[in-house]
Amino acid sequence: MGVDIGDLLQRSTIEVSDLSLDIVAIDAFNTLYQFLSIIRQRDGTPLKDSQGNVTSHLSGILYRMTNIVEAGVKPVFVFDGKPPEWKSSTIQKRTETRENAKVKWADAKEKGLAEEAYKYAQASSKVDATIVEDSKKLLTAMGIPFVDAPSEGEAQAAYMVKKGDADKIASQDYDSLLFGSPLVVRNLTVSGKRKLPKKNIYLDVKPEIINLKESLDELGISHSQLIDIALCVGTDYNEGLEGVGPKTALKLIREHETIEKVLKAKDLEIPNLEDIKEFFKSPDVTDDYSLKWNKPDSEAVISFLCGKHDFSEDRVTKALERLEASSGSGQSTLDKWF
DNA sequence: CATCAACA
DNA sequence: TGTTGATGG
Repeated sequence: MGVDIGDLLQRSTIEVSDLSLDIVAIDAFNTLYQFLSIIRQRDGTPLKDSQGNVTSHLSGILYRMTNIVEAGVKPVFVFDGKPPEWKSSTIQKRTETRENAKVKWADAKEKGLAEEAYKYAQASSKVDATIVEDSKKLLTAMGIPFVDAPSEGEAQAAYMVKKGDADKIASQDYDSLLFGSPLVVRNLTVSGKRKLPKKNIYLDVKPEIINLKESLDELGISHSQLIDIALCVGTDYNEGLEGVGPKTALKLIREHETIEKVLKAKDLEIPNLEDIKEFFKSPDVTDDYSLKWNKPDSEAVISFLCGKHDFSEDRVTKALERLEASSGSGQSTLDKWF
């Protein structure tokens, strides 16, 4: 998923508290997928309510958002709209991989291969319409705004950062940088202590920030050339050149300056190349949004999570108290929050 | 991912 | 106070 150019970029580790008072545009699809694949029981089954509805994403939103809001972050979720047509083969491929994983999950479970089963269970995760709808409902009740992008969420989020309506984008993908976001935070929604499998070692996964301009300066390339590098490696919209990884791509673009010249020299083609480049540079975005953070509607959260999805009222109430305390009501963050 | 209780 | 393993829904 996304583009594999991370090794080329300048990344620096930060603390969540370094994002205090920042408006962070969260790549909703990316984050929800992360929650769905990670928040699972040991056998790989996601959290579910008594009716069988998946609730892993709701757990993730409630607790993780409470924690980052408590650290002073003002999150806004940005949801995907209609993907561009050149994404259809990638989408189809993902569907196939997912269906495949479901079969392998069942197979591994039957054979008692726990580790394999877990891996394929994770790969079976899907952010479907219900997941999106439930997430929006919970966010609204928690007082956290969201934006519906006309096209790709990361493109909309990048636009919001460039416009000054948000400070940074949170996503595990690097696509936001191709869409021109000056700052991208990774590991914001997956940070914490992670146990290394089979070993007695705990790894501290901390958020890291990528500065687009610094990365470009360090590499000595333009933004357009970074897009060209990504196109060589492969994006959600094209396959990439055979045997070309980030390092080779950088070399090729340094040598030939543009992807057009690379392709000419190698007598290769990338379908829809001009359209895709244009899309990265000026994607379809909207100004039709308003960012307003409200105090949580505790009753709504409780009736939705506890009444409808079997969450423990004790736990939800505790999270709500923390959320309410940090989102205003006498705290020092009051005027910044509203 | 998170919380929680049990323990050193 | 911090680590650990089980559980959450």
